[in-house]
Amino acid sequence: MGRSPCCEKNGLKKGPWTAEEDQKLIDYIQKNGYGNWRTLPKNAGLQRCGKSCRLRWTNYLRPDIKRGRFSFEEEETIIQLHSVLGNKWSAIAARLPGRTDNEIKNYWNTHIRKRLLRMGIDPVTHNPRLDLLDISSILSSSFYSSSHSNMFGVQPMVNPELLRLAASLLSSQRNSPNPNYAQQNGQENQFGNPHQVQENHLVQVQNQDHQTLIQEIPSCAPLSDPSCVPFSSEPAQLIEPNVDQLPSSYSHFNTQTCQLNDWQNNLDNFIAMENYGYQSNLTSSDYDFTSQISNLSTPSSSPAPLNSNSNSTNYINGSSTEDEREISYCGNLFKYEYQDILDSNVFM
DNA sequence: AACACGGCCAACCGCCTGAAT
DNA sequence: CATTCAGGCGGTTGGCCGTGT
Repeated sequence: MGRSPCCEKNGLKKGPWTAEEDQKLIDYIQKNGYGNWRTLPKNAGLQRCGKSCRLRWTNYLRPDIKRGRFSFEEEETIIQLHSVLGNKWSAIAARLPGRTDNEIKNYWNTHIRKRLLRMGIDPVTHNPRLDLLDISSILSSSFYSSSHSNMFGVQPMVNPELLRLAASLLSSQRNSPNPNYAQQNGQENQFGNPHQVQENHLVQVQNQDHQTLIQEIPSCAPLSDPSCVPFSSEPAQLIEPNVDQLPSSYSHFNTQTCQLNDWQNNLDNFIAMENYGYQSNLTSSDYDFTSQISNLSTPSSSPAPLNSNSNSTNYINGSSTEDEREISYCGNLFKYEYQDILDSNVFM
């Protein structure tokens, strides 16, 4: 009746693998392939249980594993996938070649989760933490502006559609496609088909205490409205666009400047811009470079006088990140360029 | 130098599902 | 059909290491 036990429970080694054990496992799999983990340890001369061997191989020894730091793109992909799939680490890993579910899970718990919390986002539901939100401040805030014409002074980083979208914030909680959120609220995903999830806006607001809050708001605008094209939180390959509703042309560059002392405060704004669908020249390293910015902020490194009519030649390019990305600044102003790529991003 | 503390991550634990018997 | 186990998965743990005091 039933199968025989895969291995003896006693006498098997546990704990960290030695280099010798690793080599035995590698040699055996290279020669015989993997599978049948039940008999593999014995055949390979390992005093390990098959399960331990499988984990060691899949999480560490596999030749196609990509080691090292997660790229910004990978990080964004993880966040987007998690917003749709929840803690389905294996499903997320399947869309990130070379990364294991264990590695992604660890990275989420040690990096991304904390970052989202700092941004005021609930890492489980991917919705703003309403306990931090003062929505009335959105409507009264001078932070809002519909124009980029004022090139100097602190610019609003909020999409002009924010006010209208913010009105739907409360309903967005009920309509969240996040399975975690639906589960928490005892609801089914109203979209049924997992490939047809609702698209969300991630927008950033400031409250009266100048606290930065990020909000996820479901799109309420038709795609035919070029001023409000939704940014998808779904991986691009899952989107099935309605070509007939594609905006014809909607791509341009914008330039953003801010006062030097507000750079750090505005960094989160830039992150929010990216989340909203803007492509920036920031990389993952930029999120941790406040100390480098501080160095640039010293008088010796910002010698140029402020010139409100400066063109690019009047700006000093500060190599402010480890990967040689440059951010322009002039006097006490930083210039930040971002490209609106909504037309190519939504239906990629 | 010594210690405490926290971050990180490899590995384990326990549960679930489907297949084998 | 019942039982048993392999494989897969997500959650958790424990030890290593870097940093601060």
